[in-house]
Amino acid sequence: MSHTPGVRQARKRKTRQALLDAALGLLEEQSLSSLGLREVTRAVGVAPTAFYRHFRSTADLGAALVEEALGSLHPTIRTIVSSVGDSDLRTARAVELIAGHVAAHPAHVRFVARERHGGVQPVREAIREQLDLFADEVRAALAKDQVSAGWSDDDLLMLAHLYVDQMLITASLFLDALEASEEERQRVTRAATRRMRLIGIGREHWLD
Amino acid sequence: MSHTPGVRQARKRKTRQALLDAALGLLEEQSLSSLGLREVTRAVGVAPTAFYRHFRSTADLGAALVEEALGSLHPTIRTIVSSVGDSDLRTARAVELIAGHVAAHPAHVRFVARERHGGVQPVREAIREQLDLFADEVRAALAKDQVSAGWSDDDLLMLAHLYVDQMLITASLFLDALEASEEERQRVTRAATRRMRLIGIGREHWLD
DNA sequence: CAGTTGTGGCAACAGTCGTTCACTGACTCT
DNA sequence: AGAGTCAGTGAACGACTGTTGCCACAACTG
Repeated sequence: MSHTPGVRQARKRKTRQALLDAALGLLEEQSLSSLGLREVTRAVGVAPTAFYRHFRSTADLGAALVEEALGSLHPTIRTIVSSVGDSDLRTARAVELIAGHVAAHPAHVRFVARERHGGVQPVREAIREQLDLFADEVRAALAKDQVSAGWSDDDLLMLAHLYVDQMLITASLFLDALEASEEERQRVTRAATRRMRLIGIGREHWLD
Repeated sequence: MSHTPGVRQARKRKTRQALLDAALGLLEEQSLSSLGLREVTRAVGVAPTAFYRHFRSTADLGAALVEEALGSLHPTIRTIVSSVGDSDLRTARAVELIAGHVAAHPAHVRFVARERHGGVQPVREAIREQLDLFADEVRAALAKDQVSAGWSDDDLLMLAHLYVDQMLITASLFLDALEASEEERQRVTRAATRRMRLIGIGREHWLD
């Protein structure tokens, strides 16, 4: 007890995080299915064998990256979806929040967009699970809105998935425009906002 | 002249097509960036060196696959978008056509969905170019529709991209449901149809 | 029928890869 | 303070990779 415990765990978590960060960096120019175990350890500066102390395989590392990229996103989703105000104002804030998240975590966004349909099945499934959770949270929030009065649960979930997919598409567009001019980024913002607005209009007239 | 010419070219095209087919098969369980040159030639049954007679690299092969998967799709796009009749009937036919295409060419669909955001930049760009062409064709068809009277060109292109993205998402959903039950496939059909319908409703009330 | 063209095969190059085993040495518990 | 735990090391394994130069031989040209 006099010995300060946790030094071990702290060091382990540190190199584990270093492996995750290095992998995320390497994945900017390739897919997970071509990411080599040695490649990652070389980038960190540890022996290849050290990798096994943290992950069973690169697919396992991919699953951890999914958790890191999407697991911490639930509060943000709730913020977007439970904001109050005019419909157009809400979509504008949503697009703005997405743009901010892409600017703050570009590698995470790239990873999810790339591996959502990527070549590693367990990772695809992990992403799908997280996105389904997002959709269900969006559905729950939509259900509380007065605009959704009279909607079936099926239709609510349909709209929720439509919104989630649209968030991902928007994020991907912002990612492509990250290194472009400010003008180009404004164009993306306007296009994404109009997309969202059209869906919102369709929502308002769904029960006609 | 007495010699029947073209035997050479025919053989070359044949092995080239065999390489493309083998690659497409191998890409069902991995991404293009991890596809090996030798892996493809081994699957076909030719020497690794023969690969260079047809492609400079696996990225070049990927570009050829984009052409094969999307280049021949333009007539289908035009069929979908220029069909006449009631709005709901048109979306129903569109979803049906997409389902048929996925059933007929599942590997092509998987390839495009996977490599659209994949790790090989030239292939990403080739896919983007083709999809932009699709969007412009859809935009042109939308412009001829009386519902689009008063729309700006910018908004038309926005809607066209929304439709194209929705086609891809729908195709990907059908792909996942390919080996599922008939019941599950019907669920996907209904969900995709309702998505399209909601966008159509948004379109009708866009200028309100 | 000669001469040219070009698809494909063979062998070899220097690397890279994932995985194993026994090992060190700093931290942790009793 | 002594025994035990365990993150990280180093060497070695067999297999695989992209790419090269050279050669064979069938198909085309005149």
